[in-house]
Amino acid sequence: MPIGLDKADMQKLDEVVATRRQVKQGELLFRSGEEFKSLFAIRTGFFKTSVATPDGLEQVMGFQMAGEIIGLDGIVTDHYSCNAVALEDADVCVMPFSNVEELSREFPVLQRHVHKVMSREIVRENSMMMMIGNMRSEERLAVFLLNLVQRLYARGFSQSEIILRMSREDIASYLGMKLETVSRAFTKLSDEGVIEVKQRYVGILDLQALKKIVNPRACD
Amino acid sequence: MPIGLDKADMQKLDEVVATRRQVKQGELLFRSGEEFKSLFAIRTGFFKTSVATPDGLEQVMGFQMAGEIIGLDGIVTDHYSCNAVALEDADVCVMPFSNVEELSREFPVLQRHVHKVMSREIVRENSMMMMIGNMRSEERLAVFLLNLVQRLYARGFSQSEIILRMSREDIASYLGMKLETVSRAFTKLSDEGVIEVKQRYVGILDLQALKKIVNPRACD
DNA sequence: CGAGACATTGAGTGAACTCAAACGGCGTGG
DNA sequence: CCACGCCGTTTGAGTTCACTCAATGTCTCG
Repeated sequence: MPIGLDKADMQKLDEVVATRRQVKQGELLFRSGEEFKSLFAIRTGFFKTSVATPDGLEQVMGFQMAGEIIGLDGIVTDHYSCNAVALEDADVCVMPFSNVEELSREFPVLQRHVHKVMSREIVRENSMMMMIGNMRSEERLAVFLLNLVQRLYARGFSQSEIILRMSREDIASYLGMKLETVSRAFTKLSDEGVIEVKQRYVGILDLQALKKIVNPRACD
Repeated sequence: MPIGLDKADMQKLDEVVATRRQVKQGELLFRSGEEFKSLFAIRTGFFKTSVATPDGLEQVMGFQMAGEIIGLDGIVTDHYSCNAVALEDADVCVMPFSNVEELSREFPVLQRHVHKVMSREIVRENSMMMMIGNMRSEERLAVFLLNLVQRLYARGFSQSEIILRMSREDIASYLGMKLETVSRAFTKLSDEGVIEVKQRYVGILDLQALKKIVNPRACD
């Protein structure tokens, strides 16, 4: 969280995140339509957010891990617009939004932080739209894996190994494709020697090659 | 903008939006990478926001009209992440973000408003992702037209007629398809008697039918 | 009136979809 | 401890929708 505050201030901020909540795997943190009261900061665990499509299917909006904030979608209508389900046992900080707003007024650094978190989500979704609109199935999967491994790496996990917490169907929904297509894309990347797949384990064998799939020229 | 403030307060708020800026058709309001200083509230005119894809193409992120706010994407990195170009002569309020934040601290109602605007953008993009991921070309076009006509109607324009300010290519990019496919989708809807198309003029002939295309069951 | 940009239409291809079957791990109960 | 059944995943075959490439049509503006 934001830094550069003295001890007394820090204590005040701690009050915002005083409450904790445990969510067991498979349980909902909040559901679509439920009244919005709080944002949640994930301490541990892994979440999936999704909405029901008009025709009764599920559309996955995102996957969230430790350090990320969920519930931002609820602000605009005072009701959450999506479901948040724990894909593994999780522990979250409950941050009543009224507290967040109140303290934001008092601490510009917190205010700025909140704004950045929301802006980041907007930009993230921008790039998702770009990806789904323009990329082919393997490219999407490559982007997905790169993003995941990068976020995990930033949290101290391996740079080259992933244990997926979500099903192929979840991935498919998230990436705008069908589960069979996801499976085929995994197989293809595996056949090419870029990754190694065994069920939900994914090993990155050739990071450069994976990046090259996403952006053929300028493979930084 | 937010209401429920006395006269003196209103004056203070007016200071935020004191500066105006004219943008001629085809001109950029801001460009990707440029330093972020302000949000912009559109007074009149019509904008398109877009980013360049790695392979040099343009991905349209959205279309904005009077009363809407652009520039939110710039907060997170202090640099705009997209280009904003005027599709018709426009007039915007320049709102220096530092002023917005400062006054947000003073006026909770403004603070709440800012948060809602950002949250709305997040939810909007959620539904865009859902649409691009799940719908077929005609459905996407139907959603696009319904959304556009609804926003225009809310601003006092016709409920059944649209003059498109963007090209087929822009629409295609926005909806995650190719311009030829957009054209064919227009033709198809036209052949079905649902809409009437003459270049950039679109007349809605059968609103119910259009809604039904988006959501076959429960055509409210 | 002509040039250029934008839009439509056509034909053929290809990527992702649907439907269907086989496979594999994992947990449960015999 | 092994057999069974279930669920998630993989693989296969055939189809469809949107894409590419190309030509034609139409509007706008100098």
